[in-house]
Amino acid sequence: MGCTLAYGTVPRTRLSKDDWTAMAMTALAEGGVAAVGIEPMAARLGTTKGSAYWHFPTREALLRATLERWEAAHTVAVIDLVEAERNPARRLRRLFASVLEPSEGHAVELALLASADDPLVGEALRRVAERRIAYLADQFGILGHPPEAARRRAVLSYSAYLGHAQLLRTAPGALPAARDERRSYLDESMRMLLGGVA
Amino acid sequence: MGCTLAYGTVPRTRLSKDDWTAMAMTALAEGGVAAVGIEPMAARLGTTKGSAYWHFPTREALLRATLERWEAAHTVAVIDLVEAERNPARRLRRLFASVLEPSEGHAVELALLASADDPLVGEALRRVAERRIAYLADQFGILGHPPEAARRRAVLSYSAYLGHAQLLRTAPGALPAARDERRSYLDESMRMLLGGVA
DNA sequence: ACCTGAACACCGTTCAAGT
DNA sequence: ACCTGAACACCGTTCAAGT
Repeated sequence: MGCTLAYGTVPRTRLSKDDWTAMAMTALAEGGVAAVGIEPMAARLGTTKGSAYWHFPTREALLRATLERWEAAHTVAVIDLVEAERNPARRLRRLFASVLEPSEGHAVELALLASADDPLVGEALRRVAERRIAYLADQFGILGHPPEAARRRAVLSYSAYLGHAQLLRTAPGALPAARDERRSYLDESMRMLLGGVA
Repeated sequence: MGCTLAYGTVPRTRLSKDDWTAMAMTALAEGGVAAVGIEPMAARLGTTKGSAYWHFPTREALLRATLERWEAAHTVAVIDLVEAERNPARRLRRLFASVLEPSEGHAVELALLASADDPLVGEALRRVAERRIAYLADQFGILGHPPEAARRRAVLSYSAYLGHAQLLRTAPGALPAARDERRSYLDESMRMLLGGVA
């Protein structure tokens, strides 16, 4: 039951699948998909690579399980954030605002967007994109737009979100920095994307 | 001067820096940053890894030179595309339209956006983002928007572009597929981003 | 000046052997 | 049931030696 080890590694007797996906989630948030390495993670867990290969057939399977875990937790988190607000326009504003003020909870998502060239990550991103665009289209529909127009606004809005996330990583200097600039930016973006309502 | 080799490798006596960056550009377009591997590229060039390490101190230096080459060529290509059109609104439409109809020339850029977590790629993307946002802000200024509003529209427009590129890779099914749907989407996006002009 | 060939390090993967 | 330890493959990097 846990002898003391050097270098702050976690002393454990036996590990579970969940211990490995939790470790992988941490690595993901810290350094993206490239940081999900079996050997480095085994070292941090105070075990050997064989442990990972007991629980998962390949590194890819471990990554897949980790992405599923993120997707499930994340879906719940967004619903919690948004569904509490009954007014549809304010619901959209809350969504958009949460994008402009990136929190702890966005760390893994930003890392995943950065690693979108990984096939498994790409699949996970596709699934959440489709869910979210459908949700946005619903909201625009509720606001009075006919279905096709609502869908177009949803796609444009989600594109803006994805691009914003990208700029946040690669060119934060290009984004509004001061709090009131961000508010103006949010206001103007909302006006452009919601504008011309029926 | 060039003996015939098996497996379609390019028979060469000696290689230059440019031969290596050209090879790397091809690899980039095909498989992103991960595909820029010294050993596989050496095999395709019919040489050994030592050749690369003669011309470049590290793989990173080769990648950096390749990105600089892309950046230079790419800047020229965009200017060629756009500056021929004198009318500023049509100039913007031409830009936006070129995004919706992805061509051969976009392959490397899409691959780079997919590999944005690489530090070198991130830097290159930051430089082009800042140039392009400044250019877009100029255009919105010419169309009559005051500077701060022009800047906000430029940031939102560029975000939409980046996000669109991301969807193109990870969720093409979510984007308008038919030609007339794309036209409607372009029209509506233009109206939203250009709308409310002074 | 440019390349070969052998070496080493790092990490994914396998597997026989341990507890 | 879960892990160790040694092995192998792949590729980045180095470098002494070749032309």
